[in-house]
Amino acid sequence: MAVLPGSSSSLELTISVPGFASSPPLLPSSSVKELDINQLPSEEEWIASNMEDEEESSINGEAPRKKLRLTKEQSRLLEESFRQNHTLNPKQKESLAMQLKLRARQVEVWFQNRRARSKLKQTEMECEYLKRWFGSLTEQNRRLQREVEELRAMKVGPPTILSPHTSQPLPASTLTMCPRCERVTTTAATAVVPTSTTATLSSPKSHQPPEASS
DNA sequence: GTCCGGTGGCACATTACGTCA
DNA sequence: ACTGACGTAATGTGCCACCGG
Repeated sequence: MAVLPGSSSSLELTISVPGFASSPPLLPSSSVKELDINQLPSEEEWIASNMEDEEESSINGEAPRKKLRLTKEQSRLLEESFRQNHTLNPKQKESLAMQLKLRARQVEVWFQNRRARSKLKQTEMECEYLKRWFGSLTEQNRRLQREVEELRAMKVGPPTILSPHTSQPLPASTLTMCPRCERVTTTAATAVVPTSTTATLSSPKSHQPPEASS
């Protein structure tokens, strides 16, 4: 399956112990700076608030956790950069941060989260793809089972099939069942080599999994 | 060459904030 | 005004690779 990346086929289990990870203390909502996405702070304010955060955290170690929304332009540039490369080297990170007027750490975090979102989306797509494939195989299996039943029934009293060309009875080994149209057909290869018992089901394409939607 | 501690980067899980229906 | 769902920025933790002593 070329569609599926190798890494995604392995499952990793992680056990997290509740209460093990230290979490910051809950803060009263009044301590949170209100930010309206429609009234985004100016770039200067943005930077100032970021630096403010850094200072606060360095002073008492318990900085209020503020969440800043990225502007559309910042998001656009980050997305553009992500399309080119899913990881950044320190120089790229620094220059991108400078360009976006963000801290390098914020750019780094954005890329980490973006990679995680990307992977999640990919996993969901693969899940859908496998579901559809499973459905397709189930259906194919059902039809083949039915075909086997029909062939077994035919074996009890096989009707003589005459060649449409010569009107002569055809050997059983030259007959195959086309699962697509469910019609008995002759197979050229087996007709030439009567000893062959190869069963030609249909074109290989009908056995391929469904195309993964993008 | 090997060991060891420090450091940086990443994946992953989780938390918490902002927005919207 | 309130609330729950959702998206996502931010944080915490563990793992790994690399480097210098």
